[in-house]
Amino acid sequence: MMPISVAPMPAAAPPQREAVRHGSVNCSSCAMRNVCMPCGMSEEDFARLDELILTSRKVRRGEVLYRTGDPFQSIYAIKAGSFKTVVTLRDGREQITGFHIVGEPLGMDGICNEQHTCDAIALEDSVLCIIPFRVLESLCRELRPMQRHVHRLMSGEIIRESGLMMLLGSMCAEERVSAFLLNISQRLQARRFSGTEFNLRMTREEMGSFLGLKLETVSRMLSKFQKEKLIDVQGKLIRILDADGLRRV
Amino acid sequence: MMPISVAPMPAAAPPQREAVRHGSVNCSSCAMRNVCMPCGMSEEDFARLDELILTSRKVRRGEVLYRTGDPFQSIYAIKAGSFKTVVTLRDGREQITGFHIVGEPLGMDGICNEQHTCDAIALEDSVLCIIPFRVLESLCRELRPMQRHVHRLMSGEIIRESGLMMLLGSMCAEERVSAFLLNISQRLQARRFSGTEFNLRMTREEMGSFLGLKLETVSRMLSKFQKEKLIDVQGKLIRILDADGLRRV
DNA sequence: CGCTGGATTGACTTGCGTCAACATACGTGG
DNA sequence: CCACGTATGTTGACGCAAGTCAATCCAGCG
Repeated sequence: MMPISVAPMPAAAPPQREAVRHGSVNCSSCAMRNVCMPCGMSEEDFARLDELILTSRKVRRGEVLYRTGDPFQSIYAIKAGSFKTVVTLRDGREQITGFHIVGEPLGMDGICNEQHTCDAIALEDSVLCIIPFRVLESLCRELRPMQRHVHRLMSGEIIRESGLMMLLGSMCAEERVSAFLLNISQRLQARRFSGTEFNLRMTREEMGSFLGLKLETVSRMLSKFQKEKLIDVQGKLIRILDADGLRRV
Repeated sequence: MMPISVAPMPAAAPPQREAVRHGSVNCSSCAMRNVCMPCGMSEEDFARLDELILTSRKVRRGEVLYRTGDPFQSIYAIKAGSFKTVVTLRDGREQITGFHIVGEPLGMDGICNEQHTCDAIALEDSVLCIIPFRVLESLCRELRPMQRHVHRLMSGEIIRESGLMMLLGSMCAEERVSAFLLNISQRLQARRFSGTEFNLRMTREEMGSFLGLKLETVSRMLSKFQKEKLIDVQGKLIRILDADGLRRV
């Protein structure tokens, strides 16, 4: 795996495979601005921001963004594509702790110990904004809306995970799969994508790992929902036919 | 186990039911100062802190500190005692998402939406420091070590939960119970309590809810570990006889 | 066009849940 | 301080949801 280059390159720098810096990477004109940035910021504040968040990075499908133990330097905002985060036990067993889609933050696990506690791997070719955390911290001390936004992002992650614990701790296989589909649907919708028809970027095995189920069980539940006319499944393409029915499962 | 008295009561202070404010509640002289506060703060910084964090609160066993939906105003530091946090599903099923002991923070789930997303209930008579979040935010914008500390606390919570997901998603009953015991042991030890002999404040059912198991299963696993001479169980009193053995489970 | 990784489906197994009986600890009021 | 009633905890017998194993199907890609 490549180390992540974060520091802005001087103007004369040759083109790089990894992090790139150019004028088009800025927040004030980003399509994701509203999902990514706090409201209550003036144009002036945005100008400040553009000076600080300078690099973006492409990650190809299957490529590792960061690994457990990597020194923590930046958090990331997913501009395009999607990722999975994976935790590994000593004995080699691994579990996916999250799928992360466009507009969502990534990497906040690293803040606590200055190093990452999971692996982040692209599920498809993706693009990220790299936000150097030290810079972000300074910014938070100057701009109150930014401070609040960062706190919300972190707290949001805490809530997301406790919802997951609920799922893993007290739902049966059928409920887990339906909750998963509804969750993906709702997050896509929040990002103005279709919430009724979407492509799952992960395999059945990855879904299973995330949901605490075996891939066969995931597959059986999807077939079951299809038989019940709640969804339409064509491999990775899912169409939700009866969201309420799914919710009632 | 005796409740741990942390702040001395001034002789003349009238007894209070809820939040109390008096000079003796301060961070610079608190026994938990090192677990609770960032290092790198000057005595001067601590003096600032003492002005801002003014109140403590007693909560009796079984009493609710905050409930799902309550407006979020403060985070808490547990000075003495312990708490459980509980998430409830629409249909009434509930799951315990955490046990929180002396020296640990509580309430950060509320930051995201300005309201709490779980119930926090005392497992025994407990004492908390109340830290008004708006005040803490200001403080973070002024004191860099404090800012970093708060970020670490939040990130620590994210990591804690992803460990839990690992447990719930990929461990069998036996492993869950042993991981739980080792985790409690390690946290007590970090707070300078005995890590080899301790009183569980929660019931088997509560343990089960947390671990995604039924109370009977928890009980069976504890009996099994006792038979294997890994632990000694006397109701809620646990003595760890062979921590390495437990780790190997 | 055939190979490979992923998905589906069926048959069988098993770990944990369920139900039930009994034991023990705990708190409250006499 | 004791007695009783209720909470909580333990243990056993049995059932079922999900795991395991295996055969087959399918799609994407070189």
